[in-house]
Amino acid sequence: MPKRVDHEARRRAIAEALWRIACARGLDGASLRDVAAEAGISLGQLQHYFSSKDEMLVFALKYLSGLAEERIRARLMGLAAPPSPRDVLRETVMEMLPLDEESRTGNLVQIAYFVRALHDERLRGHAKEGVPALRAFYADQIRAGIARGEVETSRAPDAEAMLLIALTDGLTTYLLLEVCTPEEAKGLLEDHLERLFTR
Amino acid sequence: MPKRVDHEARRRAIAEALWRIACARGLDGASLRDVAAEAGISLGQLQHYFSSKDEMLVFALKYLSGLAEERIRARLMGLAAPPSPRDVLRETVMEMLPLDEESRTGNLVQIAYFVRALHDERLRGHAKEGVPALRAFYADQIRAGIARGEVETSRAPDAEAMLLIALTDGLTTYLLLEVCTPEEAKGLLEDHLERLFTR
DNA sequence: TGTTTTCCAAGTCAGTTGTATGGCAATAAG
DNA sequence: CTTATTGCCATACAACTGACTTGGAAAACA
Repeated sequence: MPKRVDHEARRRAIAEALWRIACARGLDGASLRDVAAEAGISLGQLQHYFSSKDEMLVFALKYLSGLAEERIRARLMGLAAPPSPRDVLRETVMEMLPLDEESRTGNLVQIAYFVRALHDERLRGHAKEGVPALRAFYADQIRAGIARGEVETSRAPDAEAMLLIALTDGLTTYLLLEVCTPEEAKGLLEDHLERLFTR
Repeated sequence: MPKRVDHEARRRAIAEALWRIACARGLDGASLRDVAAEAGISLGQLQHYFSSKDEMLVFALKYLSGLAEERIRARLMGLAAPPSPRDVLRETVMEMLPLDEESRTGNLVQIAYFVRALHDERLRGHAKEGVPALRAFYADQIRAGIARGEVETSRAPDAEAMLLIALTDGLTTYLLLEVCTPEEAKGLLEDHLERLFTR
């Protein structure tokens, strides 16, 4: 055998090149040749690591959501030992917003995938698989808030969780469109949580 | 001259064919030939009415948002003579959600345009031009609610308007992905307005 | 009846797309 | 040393794209 190559590392590098292209020109504007050029490799080499474009797209999506999840996990680790549900929710939500360049790229790519998923049966599964888990996570935090007497018992955890997800998503949209400012978005979410946690 | 043709009607028919294609396969999957075939005309005929693909895309977008605006206006006309701000907000928001097939198509196409606008300087202008107006409209309704003593004075009209827009948008996303049901979305918005209008 | 303007069909063109192929270089195993 | 395997590349290919050109049919006006 020739020199041994770290296949996964190569695939990740290619996926990151795909993100950059998708971020600048959209997913449909990312041809295999473009991605290869962005990654600094030849088309043949790219095809050596991904036997089809679809395989590359799916890999890049799972890699992306994995990274996002990891970022959130790391941020939550930075909180005080037993973090309050409110802090957990705030930090999670803030991490999902496109407030820095890396997160902006991630969100742009995520949205590109979302739109493709609307017309692509296979991608749809991958695209929405994380939502129920996130919703359950939020609902658990709200339930904990109720148990601690920080949230009114009249609030339905599952409904409030969906509300929070939708709100984050909508604000993400308008942040990307530059219709609203980062400070504004943060303030709106902060106020929303403030009202949820009556303390 | 030959048979006189209603140019605008032809252009609208072509735009509607474009919507159907974009709804099923995405905007990038809509080639001129596909659109022509869907409209039941030849490629040459289509090019007679739109000198470039870009012109067709822009026309179809403005036609779409015009129709949506008209639908909302018509729905508001059906309310009692002096409608309460709360009713105005509820009916407007409900009309924007993808709850019937027509609205679902409209929202799918709208999102396809939105994503393209993220990477297309020219389209961006068209895509976000309606947001400030909608926001101002919502804010006015909330201000009216405050004046009538139906909304607490502690609520900031402009912030609440942005919140409502973002929430509607997020729920639209998850409705289209079939992560949440129409009943659930309606309930969430209803409850949100219920909390805003303390009466 | 001719003329002119509008409408539209078919074909062509250069460019791009995803995929497939043949072959070369490097290296570990025999 | 031989050989098989892996990494990689250049090229080719068929399909498709948007734009353009040509020419002719149809109908209103002279």
